[in-house]
Amino acid sequence: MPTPERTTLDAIVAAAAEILESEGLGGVTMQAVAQRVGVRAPSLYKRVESRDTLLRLVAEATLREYAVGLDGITDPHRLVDTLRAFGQARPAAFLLVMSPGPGTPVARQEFRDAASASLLGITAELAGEDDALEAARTLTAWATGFVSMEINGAFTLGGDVERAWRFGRDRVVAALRAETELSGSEPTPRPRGTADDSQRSR
Amino acid sequence: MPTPERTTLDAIVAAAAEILESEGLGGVTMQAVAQRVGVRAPSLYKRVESRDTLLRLVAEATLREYAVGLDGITDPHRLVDTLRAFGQARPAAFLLVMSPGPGTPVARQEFRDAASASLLGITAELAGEDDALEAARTLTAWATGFVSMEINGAFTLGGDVERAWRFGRDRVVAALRAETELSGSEPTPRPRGTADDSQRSR
DNA sequence: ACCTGAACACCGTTCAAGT
DNA sequence: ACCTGAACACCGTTCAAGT
Repeated sequence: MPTPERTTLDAIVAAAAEILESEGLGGVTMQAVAQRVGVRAPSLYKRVESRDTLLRLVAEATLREYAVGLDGITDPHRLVDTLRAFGQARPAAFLLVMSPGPGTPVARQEFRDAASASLLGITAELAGEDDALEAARTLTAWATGFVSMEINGAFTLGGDVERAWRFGRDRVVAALRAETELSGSEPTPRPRGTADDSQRSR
Repeated sequence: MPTPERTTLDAIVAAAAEILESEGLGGVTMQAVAQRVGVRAPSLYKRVESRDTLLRLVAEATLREYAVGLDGITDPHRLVDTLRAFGQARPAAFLLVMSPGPGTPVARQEFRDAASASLLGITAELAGEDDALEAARTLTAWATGFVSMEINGAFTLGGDVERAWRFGRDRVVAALRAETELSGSEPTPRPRGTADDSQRSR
C-alpha cells in the first residue's frame, strides 16, 4: 500500500529559501530543510538530487520571481531600483543568484535569460539595437555590483549610500543613451519619463 | 624540550589560497591545507582560530596584493583593466574578496581601505572632490560586477565580451568626468592619457 | 511508492598525551 | 612549546527494511 506524499518539491525549495534568508547559506542543511517540511533528511532525496541541486532550485525560483517583478518595466531607473529592492528584501537570495561566491551552484541559463528579458528591451531602446547587449551588461554589472557591495557591508567609508546609488544610476543610464548626433543606424530617441526620485540628485 | 615549528601562518594562508584556486572553496578543508604544509589538521589551530578565519586571511592577503598592484595607477581605464586582470589570474580569490556569496567571511575594513586608496585618488581627480566617493563606488560596482559575472560564466547571450568590457569601461569613466561647465568647486580638469586599447572601441 | 533508522565517509574542532 | 591521535558533534548521502 503506497505511503501518501508528505511534502512537495515546492515546499522543500520554499523551506530552503526561508532558511537561507534567516540562517545563512550554512544553515541550509538537509536536516534543517527536512525538519521544516516535516520529514527526515533522507526523504528529501526522493525529490531532489543533492543539496547543491536544491540550492540551484532556490536560485532559479528567485530568478523566476525577478523575471515577474521586472516584467513590463520600461524605465531603466525603475528597473535597477526594482532590482535593488529585491536585494534589500532578500539579501541572501540576491547574492546567491546575482553574485554566487566561489563554489556556489549557478542557475541554469534559461532562468537567467527570462530575468534579463525586459532589461534587453530597455537597453535596446536606450542605447540602440547595436549596443543593446553591451548596454545591458554594463547596467547589470553596475547594479548587481552596487547591491552586492551594499549587502556585504562594503560601503564603510561613510558618505550617503542613497546618494551614491542615485549618482551611479543616473550617470550610468545617461552614459548608455545613444549618442544620436554621432551614431548612425536607428537610434529611436524617443523621450522617456525619468525616475521618480532623480530630482533629488544634485 | 620545545618542538621546532614545522610551518608558519604565511605558509598556511598561501596553501589555502592555492587550494582555493585549484579545488574551489569546498576543497579548502583543514585537512587539505594541513597536508599541503606538512602537518596534521589540529596543528593548524595553533596559528589560526578557525577555517573561517583562515579564509578571511586569504581574502585579506589577496586585498594586500591588489593594493600593491593598483598603487600608482592614475588612469581609470588602466585601474579597472588591472582589477579585471586580477580576476582572470585568480578567479576564486577575486570572488572571495570582491563578491563573497552568502555566508562567506569578509575581509576587515583596513584591508578594503588600502585596496581602494588609489581608486579614490583617481576619482577625486576625475569627478571632483565632492563626487569622489560616489564616483569610486560607481566605478568599483561596475568593474567588480562585470568581472564577477565574467568569472561566473553569466555572459552566455553571445556577443563580444571584450567589446562589452571596453564599452562599459569607456562609457562609465566618461560619465564620471566632472561636468566642468556646470559644477562649481575645484574641478581640476587636467587632460589625462586615455587607455592603451581604447582606440579599438568603435 | 514513499518514508525511515542505521550506517558510512567526511567535515571542523577539542584535548589529553606525547616529545 | 608545538605536534599528534583519538574523540565528538555534525554534515551529505546511501540503502535495506518498513508500511
